[in-house]
Amino acid sequence: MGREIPNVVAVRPRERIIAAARELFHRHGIRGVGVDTIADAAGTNKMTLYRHFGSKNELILAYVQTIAAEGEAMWQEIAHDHPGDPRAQLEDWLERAEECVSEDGRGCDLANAAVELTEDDHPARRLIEQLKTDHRNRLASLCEAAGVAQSKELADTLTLLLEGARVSRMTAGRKGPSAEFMHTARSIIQAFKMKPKVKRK
Amino acid sequence: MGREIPNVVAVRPRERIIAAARELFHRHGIRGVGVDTIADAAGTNKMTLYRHFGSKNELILAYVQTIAAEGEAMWQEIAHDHPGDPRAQLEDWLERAEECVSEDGRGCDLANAAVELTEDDHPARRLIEQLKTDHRNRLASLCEAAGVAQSKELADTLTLLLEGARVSRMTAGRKGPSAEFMHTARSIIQAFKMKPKVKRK
DNA sequence: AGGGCACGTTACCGATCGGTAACATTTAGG
DNA sequence: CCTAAATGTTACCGATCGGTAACGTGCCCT
Repeated sequence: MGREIPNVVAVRPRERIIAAARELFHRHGIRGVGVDTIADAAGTNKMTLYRHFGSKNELILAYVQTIAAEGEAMWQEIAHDHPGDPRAQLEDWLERAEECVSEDGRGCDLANAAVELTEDDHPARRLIEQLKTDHRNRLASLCEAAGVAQSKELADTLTLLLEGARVSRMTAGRKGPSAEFMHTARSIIQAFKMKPKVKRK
Repeated sequence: MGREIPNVVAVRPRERIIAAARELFHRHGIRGVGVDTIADAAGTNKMTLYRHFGSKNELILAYVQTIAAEGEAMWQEIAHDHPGDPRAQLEDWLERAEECVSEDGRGCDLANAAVELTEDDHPARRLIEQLKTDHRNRLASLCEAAGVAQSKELADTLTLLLEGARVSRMTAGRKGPSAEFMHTARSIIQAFKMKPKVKRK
């Protein structure tokens, strides 16, 4: 009696550590959390942490990779939930974006990591750059598939709006400019759909 | 010969410390720089630093206040350089915004500070929120004076674009979505001027 | 000339940081 | 059941952190 549930769905320390790091890094920042705190929150100890991740930097990298995997999963879901319907996919993306903006006001974990990881040769920084570029390209592809002529321009505009809304939500609060994100984004998408072929200077 | 220039334009330690902190916080982040490093960079010592600022938090607050003062000076310059010409003032703001976006890719110091100061009762955080709100209101006033009907909406959109461009410049690089900031902002301003009175549902 | 006052110097404090060694304990698998 | 791998425990390391005490030194003002 009282025995631990066996190993069937055992969550290994590695995953608990990453989950704990995810939570703590998000709330207190990367440099604001020590490895001891992470190990404690993960229900394990520092030694085990260092057996899975050789250094804090490696853990940070794994943290960013985890976020990347979730982003990848998001795109898969979007494609799977609206097969062959890029306009519905774009709408889905928009709603998820709005959720990102209004959730907890701590901003984008990737952007925040870039703020804190000031050594520009940090491996996590390069990964972040690639992830942000990937997101941009995917969004542009989606816009193009949705029949927008200036798909790249629209994707960049939406990217700036989303990125700005998340940081503005953090700095200016819930009632700041980020409150207008959804409405603004929709208006701009509409504007791009209106003029499908305008030649730029 | 070789004597120090007397006291006429002497830069007191306090100002040198703030200047050093500004530089170092910007480059390496607030939590990435210790008070010893700041004192050294300011050509003084830790004891003098603590005689002027009771704690690192107070120095951080002074750092944010310095940024605030520069922002205030910027608005004064804009008004002074184009008296009674709000459209030229808006154009001036735009050019300065573009400069912010493309300068060094370390993003906005205020936003970065908000990322690192995770204690939500930190005095600097409240100041940052007020500064961002002030900027929003000033930009809205400018838009209104420039004859834009939906001045608040335009100001919020421009705010999101600028904030997003600065963070995107940091995460996605110079050739990322932030490269389109200027063009996008101009297009949107134009769009708002076109339809001066559209009633929203 | 002299007396404050701002500043510099040195040394120190406890706390916490990232990281490691040695050893005990649990768990999984044949 | 027995072995081997994974995990837990404790203690420790040097470095750095924010912050302070005590004491010297230089400078400006009256």
